[in-house]
Amino acid sequence: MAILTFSERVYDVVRRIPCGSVMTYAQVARLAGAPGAARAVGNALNKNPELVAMPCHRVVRSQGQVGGYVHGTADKIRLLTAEGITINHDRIDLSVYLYEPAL
DNA sequence: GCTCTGACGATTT
DNA sequence: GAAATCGCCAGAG
Repeated sequence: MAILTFSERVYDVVRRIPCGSVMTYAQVARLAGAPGAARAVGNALNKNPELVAMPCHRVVRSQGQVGGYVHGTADKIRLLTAEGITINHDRIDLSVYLYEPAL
């Protein structure tokens, strides 16, 4: 087993997010093994070397705000909407689209 | 090994 | 509800 770094684990978690659902940075950090490292998650995604294989647009903030994106928030919202996610005033209804993996 | 940065979180004003 | 502040952690210089 190779020693995966925090970033590698983040990539693995984000890659599991199903289409039509979203996850928060805090939750991704938690699954990555570093609860509270939401900033580190955003940092990893920002430099992500596998952007094409990473649905990072499905990762949003804790309060439902889309957060940031390499192409810009507007494009991120457009991608989410294209997956069937409804966004109200730049906000996502986490009560409906938040993906909760089996514990 | 130290310092700065950053697509964040939660609390307070 | 929005803005400001502090705290959090990992990566890069």
